[in-house]
Amino acid sequence: MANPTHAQAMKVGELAKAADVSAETVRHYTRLGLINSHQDPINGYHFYNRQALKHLQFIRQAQTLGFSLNDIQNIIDQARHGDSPCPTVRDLLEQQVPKTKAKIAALQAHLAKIEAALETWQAMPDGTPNGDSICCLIEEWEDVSEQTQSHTSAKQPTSDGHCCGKR
Amino acid sequence: MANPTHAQAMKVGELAKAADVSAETVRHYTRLGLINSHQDPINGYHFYNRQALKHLQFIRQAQTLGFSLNDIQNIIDQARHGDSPCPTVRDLLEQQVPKTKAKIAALQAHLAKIEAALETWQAMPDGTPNGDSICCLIEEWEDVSEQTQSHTSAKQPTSDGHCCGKR
DNA sequence: TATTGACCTTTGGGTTACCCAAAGGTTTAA
DNA sequence: TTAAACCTTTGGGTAACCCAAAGGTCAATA
Repeated sequence: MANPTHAQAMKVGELAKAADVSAETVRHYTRLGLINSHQDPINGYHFYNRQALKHLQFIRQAQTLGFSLNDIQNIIDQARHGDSPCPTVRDLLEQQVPKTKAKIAALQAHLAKIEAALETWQAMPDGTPNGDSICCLIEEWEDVSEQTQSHTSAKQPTSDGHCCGKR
Repeated sequence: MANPTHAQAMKVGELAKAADVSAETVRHYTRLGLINSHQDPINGYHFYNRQALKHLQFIRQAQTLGFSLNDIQNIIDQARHGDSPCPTVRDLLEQQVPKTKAKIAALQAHLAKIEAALETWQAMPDGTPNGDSICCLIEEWEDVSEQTQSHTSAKQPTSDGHCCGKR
């Protein structure tokens, strides 16, 4: 066997299990330099210590807060230079607020559209596609996204009324 | 010049402009077989007709409803076989509802976490990273996601109170 | 007519955060 | 000893495009 001098040396699989991520994920982070490993010169195995586990957990936590690996990279680099990454963290978090709100608003508008559509179409017979029209459900949609309104509406299908209905 | 026999033959750029998408997007859809083009055998130029424009608009509409290009591919294929894609469209839309709701809930929980964190940390001094800790802001986070609660809370930073604060 | 600029083509690489398969070496327990 | 369970690297795939390069084509102008 090789010589992992440190008591808490873990192999990829062990570290992965300890942090509840896949071994591939650990390798990915290692490749990106987000976590450090000591590589055995004989068999090429990577060994990770307790600090690596901490870093890995840090990464996962940061991800749940919406940080990208790139963000996290910057944060870790700052910490490695001995600087406090906290101001950066705070900045990035603040930037998340409007972004997240916008995403929520977009999804809510989206959901309203979908629900309105399903309701409108519920009682209508199916249409047969011709060369031009694939599904009037979609084609005759009125797109009102990008507006922060609580209600959006779908156009009624064509008055000859042949479109997506119950099966 | 080549011979686009059809009156409404458009080149990529023209089609792209007509549908307000990039020429690259048009090429992408063409490669995927989502829209048809007639290719001039002499100069290799692609030409699109009015139907292609309709399809392109259809695709964009469908995308705003949350359909993937794969979904759209299936819908278009059904229509090409002369079948009504409407039941499929309705099914897919119905599947979107719970998914979208889940996304919204997740983002709302996320936002609550962020806002709670920013509030908690506002008055605290920055911490300096040591070997283990990068930023206690993140490390000492209590992850309560996946719970559909309206309020989530962040752990207080360590009692010796050195962490991310105002700049 | 020659040239210029705006257009077109294909190929191939980049984005994000991984997952997966292949081909092969290592370790460990029976 | 042998087989299972691990490890390695390389390279390709995901979604929906964007971008650059290298080169051909077209339309208008000088």
